[in-house]
Amino acid sequence: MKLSRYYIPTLKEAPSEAEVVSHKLLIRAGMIRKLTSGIYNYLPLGLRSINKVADIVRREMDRAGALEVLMPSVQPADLWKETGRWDYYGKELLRFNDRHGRDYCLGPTHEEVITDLVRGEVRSYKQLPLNLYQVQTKFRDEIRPRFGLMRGREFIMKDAYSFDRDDAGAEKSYRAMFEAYKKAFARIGLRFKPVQADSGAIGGDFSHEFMVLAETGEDTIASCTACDYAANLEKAKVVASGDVCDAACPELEEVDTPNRHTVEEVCEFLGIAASALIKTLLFVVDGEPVAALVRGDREVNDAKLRNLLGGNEIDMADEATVRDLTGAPVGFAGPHGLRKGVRIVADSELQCATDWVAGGNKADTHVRHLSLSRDCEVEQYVDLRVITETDPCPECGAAIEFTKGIEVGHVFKLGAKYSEKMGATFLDENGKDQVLVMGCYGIGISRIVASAIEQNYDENGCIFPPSIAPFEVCLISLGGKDEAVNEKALELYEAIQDMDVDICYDDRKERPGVKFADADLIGYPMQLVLGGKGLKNGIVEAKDRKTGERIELPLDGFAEAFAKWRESIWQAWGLK
RNA sequence: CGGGAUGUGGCUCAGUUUGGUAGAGCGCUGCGUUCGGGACGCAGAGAUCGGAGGUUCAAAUCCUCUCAUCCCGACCA
Repeated sequence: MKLSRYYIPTLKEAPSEAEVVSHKLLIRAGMIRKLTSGIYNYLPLGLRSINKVADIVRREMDRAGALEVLMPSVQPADLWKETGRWDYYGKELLRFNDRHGRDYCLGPTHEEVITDLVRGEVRSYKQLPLNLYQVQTKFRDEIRPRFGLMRGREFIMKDAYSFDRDDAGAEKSYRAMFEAYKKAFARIGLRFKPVQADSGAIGGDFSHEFMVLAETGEDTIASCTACDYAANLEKAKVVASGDVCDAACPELEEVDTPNRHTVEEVCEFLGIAASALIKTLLFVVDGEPVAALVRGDREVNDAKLRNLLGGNEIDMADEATVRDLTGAPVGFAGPHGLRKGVRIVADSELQCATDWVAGGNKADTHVRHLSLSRDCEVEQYVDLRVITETDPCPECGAAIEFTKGIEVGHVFKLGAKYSEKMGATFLDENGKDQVLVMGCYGIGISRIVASAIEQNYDENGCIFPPSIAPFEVCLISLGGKDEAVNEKALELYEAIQDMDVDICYDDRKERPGVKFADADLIGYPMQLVLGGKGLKNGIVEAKDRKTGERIELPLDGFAEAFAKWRESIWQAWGLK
């Protein structure tokens, strides 16, 4: 591609609305432009990168035996009503009506559509397993879109859905996808990590997120410094020491804590550490009141609580409910003396000690010398809290560290959640109806381009892995009016194209500085520079964008020298 | 949805406090000089100051309403 005929509107300054590096650079490099909040145009360069990512993903999906389809982005409400998600999904689902007033939505995901498609076609176990995928534009009406392509409302996603006859088959499909994802992300050239994620009601180790490691990531990963355990914060298990304290505890007594609502205020007032206090959080889980107890310096993990109680919806109790349950304003809830019928669950850690301070369920009052076993009716002690960096690895006991990541992929075993509700069944060998066992697997294609930049950039711009760069190589001619140089550059350009390498040739009538700056900004991993001096000395300069290292390639025998250099660049990226 | 902020040429921003009829840098067009890391000179084009209404002799500036965008929070397969 000759850049004199290309469209690359680069900018020296980024629009003020761009916050994160990938957003700024994608705009400055002329790869995207915003149309409206969370919705972007992909310009030629940006689209090239996206297509490269999608192609790699496609190839790995195909290798894993998945078949590409394309489903509509507009979906009828009827399907969503079948699974109950029309009501459950909330405002993130963009709904609208057609001219007849019928309800439709823009697809944020395609479980309903694919299940509908399959239930109409798959009749026999002989047709299984089946894995269908698509690369498609999704729409989720995010409350707060931000960070450019990182969290847009409209985005490009690869989503795959597997159908198996039983759990064993579904597990196999799951593993195949897991492996395909690892290969795809490795081929793209990302530093990533699969981490365990919360799988909700399905349970087991059947949900993994693939995280690109980057400081600007929105998610926190708890990973082991010794073994390969890694999980997101929702999922990360906290292992209890198992100690049960049976030390004697003095009589329970009330203490006045006027106007002290928060853990911090109470601890300061009573002169105790937060770890000596029990924090009592009231939730409403599927309409039922529950008190969750953790140490004052810990956080309750909502996902763990929801999974424990098998609930769907979990909310913090509102002020009126708190008054009703405790007989006190917010800030004085405790496990002792709650209204009857409130279930009490406690974090395992609370068994390791006694003689606690807790809320008194009375205005401006706390209690001390509280013994959970003596004074309260705790239903069970379980892992309820969010892991911290001082907790040990649940697998091997070594130290845990927190890192930031960007979620770019998710594999999830769905089980019969959709197939059952939508009646997607097949006949087994015995002629009996069986429900299909499903899995779903997503990759955020457009988000990957952003995360690749988050992971690789410097003060001059993007640094793309060669696998997904808009162009692998940029050839810059510094010939100006020197036709001998331009002719030679054109010759090199043709030669490289003959090698089937993805190259662009900057033949624009620009000063050298402009071409260099644009090339660095866009982040082609390889730059070739041919100038008058070089031509005279029989060399072309080759620059590695990542390291900044420059070497000279001979014009005589250029093809071989270039091929070798190119290979070394790919290798340095850990690719090919 | 709560809190905060901002809308002035394609981009970054000044001007708003104290009303007097719109400015800079970058970018863009033409000509010339330059040409190995975002050149320089000269000449240009380009803005109903987010929108509507109001106050005033006069509004980018003051008032009311409205729309949009961004940030923080809550929410979230």
